[in-house]
Amino acid sequence: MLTERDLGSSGADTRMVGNQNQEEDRADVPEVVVTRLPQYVRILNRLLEEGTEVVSSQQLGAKLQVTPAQIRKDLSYFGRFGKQGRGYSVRHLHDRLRDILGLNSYWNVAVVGVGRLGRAILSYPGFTPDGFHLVAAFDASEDVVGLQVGDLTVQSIDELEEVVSGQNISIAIVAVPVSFTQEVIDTLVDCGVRAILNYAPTSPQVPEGVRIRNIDPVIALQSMTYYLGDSTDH
Amino acid sequence: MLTERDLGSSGADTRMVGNQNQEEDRADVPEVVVTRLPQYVRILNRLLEEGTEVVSSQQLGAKLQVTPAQIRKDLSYFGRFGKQGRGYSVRHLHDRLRDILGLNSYWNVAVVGVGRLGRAILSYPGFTPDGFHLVAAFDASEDVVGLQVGDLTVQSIDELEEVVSGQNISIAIVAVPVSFTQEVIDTLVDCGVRAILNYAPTSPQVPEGVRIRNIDPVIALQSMTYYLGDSTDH
DNA sequence: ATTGATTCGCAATAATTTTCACAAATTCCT
DNA sequence: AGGAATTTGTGAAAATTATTGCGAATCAAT
Repeated sequence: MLTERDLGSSGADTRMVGNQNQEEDRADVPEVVVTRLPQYVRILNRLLEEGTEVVSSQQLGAKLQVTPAQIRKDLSYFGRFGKQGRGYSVRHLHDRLRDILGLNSYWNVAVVGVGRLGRAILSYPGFTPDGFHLVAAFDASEDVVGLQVGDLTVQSIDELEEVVSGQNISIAIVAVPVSFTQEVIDTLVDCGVRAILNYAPTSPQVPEGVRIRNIDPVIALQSMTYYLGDSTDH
Repeated sequence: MLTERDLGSSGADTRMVGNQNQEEDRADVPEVVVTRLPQYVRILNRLLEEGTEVVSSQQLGAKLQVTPAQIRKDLSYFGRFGKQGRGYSVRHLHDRLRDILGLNSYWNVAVVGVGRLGRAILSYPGFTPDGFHLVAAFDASEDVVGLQVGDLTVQSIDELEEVVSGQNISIAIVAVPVSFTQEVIDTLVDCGVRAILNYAPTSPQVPEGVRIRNIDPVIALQSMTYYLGDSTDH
């Protein structure tokens, strides 16, 4: 049997201050660690599908080009999930990490900007299986408002405030032109959105407490060319 | 006049080992620094268009939510570009950073995988103005081979090795299903590709010396939900 | 010219993140 | 049952990255 309680939280970590027992204080977990967790979940999910029951930090690390020590350290921020001499129960670790990340919740997501890119996002089937449900789409252009995309009807951006505030929408995907991005994001934040996935090629400012991730292929390419040498034609 | 030589490389940095004078050894610049440079370039480009001639690390930092000290430090890896009491010449810094990143070169890019996503990438007008030229597109499906997308004709993946090795293609964009991603990337690397932009939701392995960046919106979302609390419905 | 206000570049310092190394727990094999 | 082989979790050390503090340079204004 592979259960987790066994030892309680004996080695009381000094970093924990006003911590409720079980789980690490959110603010005390380095953000880099949090960004690695979804990767772990993805690998664990694949192992689960393959029927693997147990995995070691060694094996996990090999699949992610990460040292085993780093994986163990990362996990140790949240508890003790492994068994010495054996490794981690794939199912158990998978489930716990999904809990920690909030992936067992149902997230309502609004999409703002239904141009070429926005349409691609709305039609992309990869969000839903992971608990992200696109529940509203907005655009400023009268040509697009009213259009049926995926299983949503595009609404006017004028309705954004009412709809986003009204429904429980805390995540938004923004795919509007650069010149409107900051103002759209400001509005979203005012309406209670606290996580933004931005596809516009700009780095918008968000207040403390709001998360933003930029999807920016051009920046990604530009940070690689540095390493490709510098003759003039490639 | 705002020229950069002035003082030579007086403060000889101990990290420089077999360094050719002017420029910092590629390997000695932290990768995080390199990933910030394109952001600087983007802001500088905007300032250039607005007609701003000089900018301080203070102002630059404000636009990027980065401390002025970090900007100065980042730039110091590559040389001395500023003028005390004044700041940086927007034009000059912009041009130098583009040089350093290799953005004044002409880069041939191959796209592998012309499904829904691949087509969107091929039609996206944002790569070309930055010196990235999509010069070949490949797909395994007979339904797609021969198709005209953007101004390219989709070729069979069987021709990939010949075409990529033959032309000067050192960058590839991969948008194939997860199950084929690793093998496609292995092939590309064999053909001399040294920078890969991967859109498949997986973290492929690449040998030392090859760069890869993953565009992965789901992972990005999943790393934000952690901070959104944990009630069950949102 | 001198003063005051900026601002860079850089060395030193601080903070963060990763890796190391090892005791304790567990399994496997004979 | 006992011994060898694994493997976790975690303090401590090492490495990396970011910040601070300040001398020297520059400019604007008197």
